[in-house]
Amino acid sequence: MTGTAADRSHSSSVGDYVKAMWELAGKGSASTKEVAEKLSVSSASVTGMFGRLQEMGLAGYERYRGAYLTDAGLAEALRLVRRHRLIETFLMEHLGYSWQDVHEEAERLEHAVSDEFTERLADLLGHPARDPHGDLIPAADGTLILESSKPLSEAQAGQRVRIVKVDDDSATVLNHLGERGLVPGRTLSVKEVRSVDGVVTVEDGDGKEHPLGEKLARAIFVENATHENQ
Amino acid sequence: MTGTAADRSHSSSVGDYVKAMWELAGKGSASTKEVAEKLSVSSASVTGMFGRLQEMGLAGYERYRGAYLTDAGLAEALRLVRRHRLIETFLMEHLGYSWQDVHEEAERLEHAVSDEFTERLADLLGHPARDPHGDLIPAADGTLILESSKPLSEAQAGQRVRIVKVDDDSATVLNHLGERGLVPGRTLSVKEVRSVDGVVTVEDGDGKEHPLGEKLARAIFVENATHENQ
DNA sequence: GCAGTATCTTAGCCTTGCCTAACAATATAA
DNA sequence: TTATATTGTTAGGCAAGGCTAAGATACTGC
Repeated sequence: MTGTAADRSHSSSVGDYVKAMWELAGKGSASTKEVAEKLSVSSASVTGMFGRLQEMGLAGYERYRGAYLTDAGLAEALRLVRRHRLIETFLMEHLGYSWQDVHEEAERLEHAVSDEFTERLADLLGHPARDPHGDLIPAADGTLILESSKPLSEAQAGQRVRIVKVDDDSATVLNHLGERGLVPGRTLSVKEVRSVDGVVTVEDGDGKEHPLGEKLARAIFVENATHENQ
Repeated sequence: MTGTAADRSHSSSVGDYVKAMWELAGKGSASTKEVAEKLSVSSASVTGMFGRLQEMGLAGYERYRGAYLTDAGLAEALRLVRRHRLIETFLMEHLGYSWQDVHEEAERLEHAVSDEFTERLADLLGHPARDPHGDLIPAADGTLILESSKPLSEAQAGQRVRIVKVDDDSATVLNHLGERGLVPGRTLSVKEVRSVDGVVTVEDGDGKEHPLGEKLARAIFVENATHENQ
């Protein structure tokens, strides 16, 4: 691999690792095991890569103590996240991909596209603030505004909320929610938040009620729907 | 690399080689050196890959004698060419890439996209027959319609054409053309097509002009040579 | 504070691709 | 037809990334 430019100087593996670290811990430190599970590789491989990331200046690492992203690593991660989310948006809006299928394709593409491609795509899409899952898209300069939403599991009965994002990679979960119209942008009334088992019951705009188990309630992120600031 | 599906079971290197072989020789055989130059790798690397391609059933190979694509290899090459040309079309038509910048980006992307992506892209683009360079886009089933060649007598002044075949049995004619380098593969500029007597004047790559009578002009079959390849 | 479990690291090996250097075969030209 | 060039192949390495197995460290519960 030749490393075409400053543009794409890291291998796709390196990118996978920094992105995984960011998704797991942001600027905090990520453990070997967490990263290994997220990427479906062995712990030994992660240890090896942590060392390499440190040499490259993308991460700090101390044996038996996990690794954290440096500023350079963080920038690299956000660059990939931006690509990923813009690509997902494109796949859904222009190629008719479904909500669930988008992730895998974007995962491969994000390692192949250049910064130029990314920015032209952003133009084409009209510089969206969020991807189809409701996740914020980092800016081209590597900044990411803070998320003001909270998981549905922390909502109060009686609130009106709007789904902002769905934070889960599993196709099953996305499917289930997609079929019921529980997608970003939808406004809901919280009917009940049951502390005994964590089930949250919401009512959608059509008057239909959906009881959601704790797992789902924690995957759905909402914000107050008092005023609509999309 | 896990090899997600039957979809993308070969590595991107393997793809590069079969595509290079196809571009160099179609179904014919390609030499180690040609491929090495085309891909900017050492001859030793090509020898190694030729062996591997054979094991994979994508190519036939005999030491010191070059390699040729099997049907499977040809199909793989055409699949990549289809991807490449569709992606180039997309880059120019939707992302505003310029003619020159399109190739490099497509070269990387063609290894990252799935068949599903490719076909959805074809839909989006309206199933174009040719890419922006004028190259024919192979069909999804791996077939490539033959470039329709026509006699030089039917060319237009100003066209750049490539000789495809010379359709005449007479040794005199073949000799005459051969001596002047007017053989299959040669690229020409059509300077004048004179309707009064059917004389066609062409200029070869060395700037030399050749006036050809109607008889010769009808024996030489050409195709459009819109640009580089072959 | 120590045993037992959970997590991490090291060691050693594999595959893919690439490289250079040295040797072998083929082609060309005198 | 033999000498020389050109082309191809083998041998031996390297780096990235991955794996398993075995040993080291850290954490937890008593």
